[in-house]
Amino acid sequence: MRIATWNVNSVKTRIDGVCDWVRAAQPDVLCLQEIKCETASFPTQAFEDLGYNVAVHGQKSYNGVALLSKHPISDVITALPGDDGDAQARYIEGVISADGAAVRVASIYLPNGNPPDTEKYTYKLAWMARLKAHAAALLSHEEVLVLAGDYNVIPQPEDVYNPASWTEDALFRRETRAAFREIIHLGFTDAFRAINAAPQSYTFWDYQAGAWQKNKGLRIDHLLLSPEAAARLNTCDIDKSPRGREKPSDHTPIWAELA
DNA sequence: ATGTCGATACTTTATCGA
Repeated sequence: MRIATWNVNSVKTRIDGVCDWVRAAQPDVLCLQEIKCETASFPTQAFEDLGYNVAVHGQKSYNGVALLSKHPISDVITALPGDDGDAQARYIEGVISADGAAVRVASIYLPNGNPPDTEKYTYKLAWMARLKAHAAALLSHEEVLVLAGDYNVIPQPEDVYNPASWTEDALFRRETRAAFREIIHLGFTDAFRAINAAPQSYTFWDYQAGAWQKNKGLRIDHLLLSPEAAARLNTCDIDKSPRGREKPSDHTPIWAELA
């Protein structure tokens, strides 16, 4: 089963490019982030026409996540537990059932958190603590589980073009990386790093300052695998091609193949 | 040093978020 994740930075603006990629890559599951539309205005039909089931958690203007799946989606939850007052659409989870096997998949849009001296960063760390608690609860089920998405976390210095210039950024601060490691250390495997040790393997390039042309990128989109999922991991790779096309998202898809 | 993009609204440019 091929599971991909892609922050598309507005699904409506990007619909043609996203559909092109889906047709070519044929993921079984695609986790979308930053759809930037309300649930009711999500282009469901376009993806159903490509053979996908759709589960969406949207909001106006910002954020928004979705699951696309060739196989049935059940047991959908659209909020990260732990704060009933959190109105930001950043989490959707469902169970994908294919050929008698089940995979629980979450599409995650973790808060950016910049600037770090504001409540935005406090919210990011609180969100990560909630994610850790929920991830621990999910791990106790001993299922094939994939937590995929835009984590807005640069795990290691080799995951950013110039780490020295990012030490105070919310994506790379000591506290951010420590919170990410706490989640990993519950028992998750970073799918990409289990397969590929190459530095400068990026999933995001800023629109500004020719970042794409200069390969000044970040690795911030991740697939975290439960032990049961990691045992089935065959492949994980970043598909850079969409980033070089017309009207691209600033992120590009990353995908993993599970046996 | 600078450079971008998308959504929104008391819109035709400014503001926010990234």
